[in-house]
Amino acid sequence: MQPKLKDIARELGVSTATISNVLSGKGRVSDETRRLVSEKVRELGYRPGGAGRALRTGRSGVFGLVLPDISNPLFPAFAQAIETAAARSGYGVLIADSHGDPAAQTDALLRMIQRGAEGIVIVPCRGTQVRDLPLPAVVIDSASSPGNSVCSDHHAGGRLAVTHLQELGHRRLTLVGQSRRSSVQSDRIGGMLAALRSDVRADIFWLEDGAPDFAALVHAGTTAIIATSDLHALTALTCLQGAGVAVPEQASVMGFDDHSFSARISPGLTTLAQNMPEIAATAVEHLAELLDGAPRPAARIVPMALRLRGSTGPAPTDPHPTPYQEAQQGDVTS
Amino acid sequence: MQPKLKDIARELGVSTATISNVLSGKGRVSDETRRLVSEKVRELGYRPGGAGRALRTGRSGVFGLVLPDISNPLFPAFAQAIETAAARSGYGVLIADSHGDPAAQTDALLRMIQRGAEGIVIVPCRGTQVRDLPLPAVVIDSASSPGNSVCSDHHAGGRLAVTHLQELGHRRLTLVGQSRRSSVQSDRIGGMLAALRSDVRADIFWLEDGAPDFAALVHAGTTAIIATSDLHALTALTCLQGAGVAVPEQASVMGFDDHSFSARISPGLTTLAQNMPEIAATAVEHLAELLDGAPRPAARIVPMALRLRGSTGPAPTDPHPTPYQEAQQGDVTS
DNA sequence: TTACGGTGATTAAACGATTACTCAAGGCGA
DNA sequence: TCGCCTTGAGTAATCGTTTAATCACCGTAA
Repeated sequence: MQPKLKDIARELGVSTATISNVLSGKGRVSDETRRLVSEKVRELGYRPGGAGRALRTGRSGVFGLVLPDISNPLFPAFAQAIETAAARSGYGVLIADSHGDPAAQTDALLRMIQRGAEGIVIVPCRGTQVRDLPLPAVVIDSASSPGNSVCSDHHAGGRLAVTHLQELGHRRLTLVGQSRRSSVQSDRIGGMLAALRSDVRADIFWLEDGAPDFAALVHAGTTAIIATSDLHALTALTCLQGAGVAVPEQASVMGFDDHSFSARISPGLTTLAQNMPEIAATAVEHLAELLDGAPRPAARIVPMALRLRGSTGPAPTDPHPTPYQEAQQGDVTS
Repeated sequence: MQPKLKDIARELGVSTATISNVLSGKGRVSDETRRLVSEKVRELGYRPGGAGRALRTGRSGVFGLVLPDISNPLFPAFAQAIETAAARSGYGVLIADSHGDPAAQTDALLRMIQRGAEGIVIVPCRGTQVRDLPLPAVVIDSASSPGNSVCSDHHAGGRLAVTHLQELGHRRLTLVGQSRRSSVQSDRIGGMLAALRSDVRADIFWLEDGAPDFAALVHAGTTAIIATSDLHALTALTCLQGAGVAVPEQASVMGFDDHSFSARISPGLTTLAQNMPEIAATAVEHLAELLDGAPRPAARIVPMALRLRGSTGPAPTDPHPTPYQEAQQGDVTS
């Protein structure tokens, strides 16, 4: 069994209050006693038990991490970053999965409160707003969603993506999103459109409406595909490769988030990475401030970084433009 | 602020003991009082606070989940399954990442103990053995590693993979692993070799020794590649596609673990999936038993399931065997 | 000699829930 | 009528830690 304050006190013939004082640096204790106590604490490997402390101080040293879908492939990096940042600040992390269900999300929050979580870091379900929480909370969503505390600059990421392709000479882009309701994806697409030069055309596809035939799109004139997620970029990439379309020679492909596989495929996937350590550190930092009674810190927007890999390259100099393509291009530039 | 036992007691003019008795169903309480209390509890939305309960009963209702690498792409499904199973049993889950470092693993364990975790589910660092833990623990590793409590039948998974390809007519396989030190990967490779028919040849590559040129392997006669992870299978698949090798027409590719992307690529990746919900449920169940003082339950081996997708198909009937290939095949069948 | 201030450490209360023990009241049989 | 058992509920201790309040002691100045 773990040693208690009482055990140390008994062995040293002092009171538990003195031990506590030494450990916390408060109160008045002689140097000699301080030394003796420290030594004994080390010797027995004493660590204050969380239950007693939490009960007395109301601080459990734990916060909750509520996610809409742990199985999202982006989550590992995120959870790891949060856990690391939390551990650095001396906090433990309690996880919960809301399965994208607002009711489950609420339930998870209640359970965390019951477990004594001091605060929570929450990535809200798509479409739900988090507010009036009975607990200090840090919300990680997108810059455009109200209540957001920290997030990547998805809009700038979108701009970076389009700019990158435009500089490579691409003039016909296909943008692929999953769901219109996702504010993150909307921000990214919005950024892409904002960076679009007037002589560049972009078509948008939402996968919730059905999957496009990527090879056909390329044959119809698209030279680059940007997906709002590496997962969908990967789908596009493998579809193209399977159909005999060379990447990046005939078409470039880009994604978002730099998933674990993105660097491991051939060609490597050019993507816009979120700075997870930075976001997590900021989230934990903000939470710590809130717990110390500070006012809600201003929302923080963390830049995204372009990870240049092999899936993007110069736009092909089409040797045989079809009449169809010419007509389309005429539409745009007119 | 959340209501306390005292608040309810005061409002009803009874003692806190009675409330507690009603909530726990113990002790003697009249039906009338029971009704009144239940009603008030619902009305105020009272939930017993974890700190006080943990202190008194020694049970926090929380256990730890210690992983060697949260960012492993297999983790999301696993964490989700554990969290779901735990929530079903009324437990919370505290996570920690050992970053593959045995020292950090030990440290994480100490922190969990300090936080009051009742037990832990641990996926040990590669090469480390977990034992003599000061806490009830469930170890998820591989069947061949001592101390293991639950795991997938990696060996049978390997056998299934090879059998599948053999039935499709493949006679030259390439097996790809990452690290010899991983007992999971060793088990899988071991299973593959065990299922090998005498007229089938298999070459093993370990990626820790360097990455092979998959296209060259196919040109040299290999008709199927089995990787011990979907991540490496994906690398192989995209390399082949990029080099103009048609999958599965010219070569089949298989992986393990059914990662999130495996169903989203083209062709879909045939893979052997772990039954994460089952493993997680068993782990949590075993842990619950241990916490109830039961003796350590027998280790449980959960079957793996073949997920048939487009990346595997009949072995190509090579119309133009090169002399080199004939020589190689001669070697094998002789 | 007395009063006082500083030092070092103890005492005891508090946090919230659980639970063994006690207690009062009423019913019932002897 | 007395004693005993049952019922329903309250009392108080306990878990481990923190912390405000208190106390004993000693040196020093009045």
